[in-house]
Amino acid sequence: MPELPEVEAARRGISEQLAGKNIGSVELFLPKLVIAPVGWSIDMLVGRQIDSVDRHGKYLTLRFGDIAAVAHLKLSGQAIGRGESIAGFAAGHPVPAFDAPMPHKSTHLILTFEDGSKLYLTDIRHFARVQLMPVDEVAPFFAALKMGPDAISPEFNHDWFRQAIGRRKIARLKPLLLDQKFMAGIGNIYVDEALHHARLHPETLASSLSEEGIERLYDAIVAIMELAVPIAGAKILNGKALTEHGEFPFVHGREGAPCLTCGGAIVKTRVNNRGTYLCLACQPVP
DNA sequence: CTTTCAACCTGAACGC
DNA sequence: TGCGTTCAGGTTGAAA
Repeated sequence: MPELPEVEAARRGISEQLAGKNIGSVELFLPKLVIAPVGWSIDMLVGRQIDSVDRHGKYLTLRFGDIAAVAHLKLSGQAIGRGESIAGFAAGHPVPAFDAPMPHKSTHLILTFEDGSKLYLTDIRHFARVQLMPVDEVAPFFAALKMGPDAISPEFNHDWFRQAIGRRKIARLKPLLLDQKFMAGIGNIYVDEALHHARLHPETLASSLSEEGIERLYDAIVAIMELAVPIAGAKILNGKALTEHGEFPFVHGREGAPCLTCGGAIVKTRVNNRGTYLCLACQPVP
């Protein structure tokens, strides 16, 4: 899915366009999407409104009075808002197309607001989940996840990064950055982008980084997030980067294309069992 | 503790 | 055209 920039786009869309509207009806087409305490149902949201939408890493937390819904879009979830009275938004996995007629067969949840606007949750692979809980269980829920600082939060700063990278024993940079317990929000696209920007090979041992290397990596993560968040993230369709905003993404999904830094060919490998794109000239094997 | 790997699912691309 | 294989922006839990 949906990594931090895409989930943040969903958060903004819901917060700016749908929060504060009363929910008139709820339709759930994939029961396992919703995890709820015994005796609870997604229908309990009818008559309530979205009071707030928060994000930590790739998790979204919607509060409806004393009920919270914690959502994770996993690999292929998508949030779409439409309505006569709102601008509309689309965020998350780009399949089905953001402008596809709704609902379609991957539409699993629809919240219809009293003014007629709708929030659709779609997921072609059925991995996404929405977990209902009392609001006072939200904090313990996240505490149990032990997630590291969110990549665009104040807690993710240079001092923290320098110290944390020395503490963690996960050896290689790519698995480390993908570990949400280390830091939250980075996924397979943005880790490749950040490592390319920092000119570091994904299998570089974290313990081998110089002060300067740590700084370069931190700055790269910040730079990539600052680039991706305002444009609501990247689109990779069937393994190919769709560059709707300049040349971003620069390496992920661009196998065989010239590196925009040095002109060398971008190669695809596997690291940690994940498809990994890099430029071997800019990011030499350690 | 780290690392690997299967599992959870569907759909699209590719090769023959 | 049809069929088998492979891969996909994540997380979890088991096993090495």
